[in-house]
Amino acid sequence: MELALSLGDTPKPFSLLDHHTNISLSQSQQQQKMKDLGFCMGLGNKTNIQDLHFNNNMSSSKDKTDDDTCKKLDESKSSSSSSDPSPPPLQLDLLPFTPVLRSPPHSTGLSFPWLSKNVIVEPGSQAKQIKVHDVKPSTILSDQETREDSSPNNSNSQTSSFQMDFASILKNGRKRDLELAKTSLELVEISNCSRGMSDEDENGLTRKKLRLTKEQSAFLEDSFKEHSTLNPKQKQALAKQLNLRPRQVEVWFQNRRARTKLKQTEVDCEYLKRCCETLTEENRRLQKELQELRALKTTQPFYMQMPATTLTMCPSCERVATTTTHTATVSPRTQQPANSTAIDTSIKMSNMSSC
DNA sequence: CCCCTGCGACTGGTTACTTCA
DNA sequence: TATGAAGTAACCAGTCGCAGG
Repeated sequence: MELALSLGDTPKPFSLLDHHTNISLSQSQQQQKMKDLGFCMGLGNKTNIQDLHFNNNMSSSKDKTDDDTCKKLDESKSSSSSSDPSPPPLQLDLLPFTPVLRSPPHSTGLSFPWLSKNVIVEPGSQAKQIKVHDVKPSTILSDQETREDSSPNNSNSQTSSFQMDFASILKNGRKRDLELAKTSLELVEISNCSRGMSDEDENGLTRKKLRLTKEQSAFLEDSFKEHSTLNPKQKQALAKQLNLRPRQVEVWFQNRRARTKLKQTEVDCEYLKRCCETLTEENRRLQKELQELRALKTTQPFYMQMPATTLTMCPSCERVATTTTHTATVSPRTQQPANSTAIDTSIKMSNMSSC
């Protein structure tokens, strides 16, 4: 037993709900005027739901996951028998045709747990009039998460995902969201067999802190060592293998990258700190040496008459030739060398073809 | 009981890419 | 066909808050 979803301005967009056969939304149907957006849910068995096929032309490279889902649905469709003698499914025309969705328990319409508090559809209202309020941030999943939470392990988040999709669809009326909501709806009724259900209690109000098991963490660590980033397929595979939601895998890798970067930053900082200490020590030594030289200058005033030493380096062989000249320059006013150093030592880069 | 740390999860911003008018 | 707006996904930096030591 699963759910089907349709958007459109016709009261019965699901032909299969009348004939148990084919739910095929043509492209023209998808491109209906969204301002008159309606929302229709079909409740039927899986065979019927798998007949639900959406022509999605928005096939960007990043939509492979969704495309895969569509493929799986198509495969299931082809493998399933069209002559399934299942009981007729139930169709719910929610908006704006039949305002059956009401949160108060005493209302005449049907109520859904995921909409009981946050989304109220008022009778006769248009889709735009749906009120979304008191939504805890933790219960609102991003579009991305909605997409990725379409794993079989995510029945709890699927509720939130559907909640988000529902509001999003009604707000934006996008074809993509149509398909996303379809996927979410399809997965809502899958049994809660994973730890993902422990994220929230039965009231759906609190989110328990999830701790990955050692095995999961180790597996993720190994995967991270192989590649620090994941493509959608890898993410899906990892999530399936670890019985986690793809969003959890993605978050884990994001946090892991952040921690790796932080650790690397700490290492770099430590290295730079040591370099700084070394340079400080070197600077201190050179300063001390300079002071000694200056002291030597004051105690030995005739030092400037010492011959200057000229170092000449051969650019080819880098040999340094030392020549002693008597070209030490002394300032006539200060009786000090023109430069601040006591010994005029220069390295001349010259052509020394003779060496 | 309080504090600290680790970490899962979320939010807002940025960027690259795709689609469409 | 070129182009800009809009949408989307992925990523990152920062932060929150829970759980365990």
